Amino acid sequence: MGNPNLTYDNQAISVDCTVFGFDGNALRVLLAHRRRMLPTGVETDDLKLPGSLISDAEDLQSAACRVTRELIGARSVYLKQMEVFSNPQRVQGQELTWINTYYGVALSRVLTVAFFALVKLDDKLMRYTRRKDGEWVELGSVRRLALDHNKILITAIDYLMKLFQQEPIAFEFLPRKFTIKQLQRLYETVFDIEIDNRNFRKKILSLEYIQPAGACEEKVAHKPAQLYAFDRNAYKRENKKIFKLNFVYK
Amino acid sequence: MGNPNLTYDNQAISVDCTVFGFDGNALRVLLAHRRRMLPTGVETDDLKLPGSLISDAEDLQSAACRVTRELIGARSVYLKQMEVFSNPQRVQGQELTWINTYYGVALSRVLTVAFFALVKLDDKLMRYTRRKDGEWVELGSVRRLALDHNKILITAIDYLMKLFQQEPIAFEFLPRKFTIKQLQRLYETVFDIEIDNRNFRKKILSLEYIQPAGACEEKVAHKPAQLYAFDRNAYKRENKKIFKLNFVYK
DNA sequence: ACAAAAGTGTTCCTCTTACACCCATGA
DNA sequence: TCATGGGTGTAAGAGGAACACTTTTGT
Repeated sequence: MGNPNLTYDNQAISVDCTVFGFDGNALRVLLAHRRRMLPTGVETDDLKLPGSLISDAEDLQSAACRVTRELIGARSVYLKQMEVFSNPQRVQGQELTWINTYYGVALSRVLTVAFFALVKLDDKLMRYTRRKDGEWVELGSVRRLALDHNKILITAIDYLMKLFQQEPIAFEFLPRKFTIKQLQRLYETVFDIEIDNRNFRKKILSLEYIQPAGACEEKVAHKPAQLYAFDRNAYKRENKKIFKLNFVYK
Repeated sequence: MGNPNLTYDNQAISVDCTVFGFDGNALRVLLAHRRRMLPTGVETDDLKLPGSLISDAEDLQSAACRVTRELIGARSVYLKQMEVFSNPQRVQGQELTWINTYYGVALSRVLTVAFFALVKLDDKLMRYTRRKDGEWVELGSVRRLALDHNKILITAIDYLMKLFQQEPIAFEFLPRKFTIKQLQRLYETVFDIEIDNRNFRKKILSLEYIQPAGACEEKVAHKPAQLYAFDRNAYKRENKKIFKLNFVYK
């Protein structure tokens, strides 16, 4: 028999997605409006990460996908579970009232599973999101968000930098065909560093999984750059061979 | 108003902990017995990862800690959230009946947050766990576990190897003072490789955060080895300096 | 012709790898 | 004295880092 001192009622699980995009110069995060009436009768509008309670029939991945697609349409998204925020007091008072009203439930507690997401951000997507009442806000310009979403965002930014060094997620930000310079600028932006272009090219060109796409930029006011593409299969092959341990082995 | 087609009832959250230990030769995982009566009236006993539903008042970390300490006592544990298993069908039929009976609840679905844990395994802990009816099973000898716990275990093993390359978790397995050989054997076990001892020593001795503990092994039937200790502060300092990116930067 | 970004090589240095023998201790 | 693991050095190669100028295109 389970511990009789513990009770297990009125909990629910939500997902909240931190969706990142790269506009060529800066990282942006996808935010949604939360418009509501305060008890005082005043209308307010603050921003939040896109999220939702999960329903009985769906798993977390589906819920996160559903929530994200409401603001970006049927595009492909890189989506990954990050961390569960489970402090019993993370949502309380007015914030809890809002959730209970919004979903028509009577919860005393909401845990949220934070998702980490990446999309290829372009002008078309920017316009789509605008029509759906979403915002793509530059990371440097994010102000106070609803609930504990600033905390989630900070966690996601850390996670982004870590993951960037371990997995080839850079290509989730860029169009299928990209220039080496675009890739370099992405690295420079994510880590807030400057990279020597000669060394960067040398490194990139030495990677078997980044291959010339046999085309060039067009309509640019300078020498057009060669386009490259990421080959996921080649990457997997490469990665199996090179088991990158810092230590020596036979 | 939330999507009226979705319902949000009868969900609960559990934690399941994959606790690893190193006995000097092999990795072992901590398992608990699940003894119960089948509907046919037959008594069965299978093994599971230690776990529990979370109660209203606790966060996930506390729940995971509570569950683990039931089998290892008040020792320090390295505990980290890993992944949520959220398939709506992950627990059903007899398995779901068992949970509802055991906890005295009426759930239609249980999500579980899988935790990853490491402890310093020694003879004393081995005996303690045995008294609490737990088992330390070698990774190679784990058979079919209850629920979806084999899947969780596999995820945890992958996670262990990944984390091992990124964070200094090796020292969570070893006593405060350890020999370089112990550390080497741990690496060899985790990655199932052989390491050249000269190169390994050279590498380890070059790390500023592994320092001589000013003592030697005792009562061994060979030349006693120097003991070393991990200095977490030195590690943090070192890690801030060396921002290890594969690419070049200024 | 000029502005803007693409593209290119070399040197130095650090870290990784491969490899074999003597040493100190307890039994 | 023997069995057991502890402890040591060197040379070759690969990859990272620092550094400045020419080329190609559109306007």
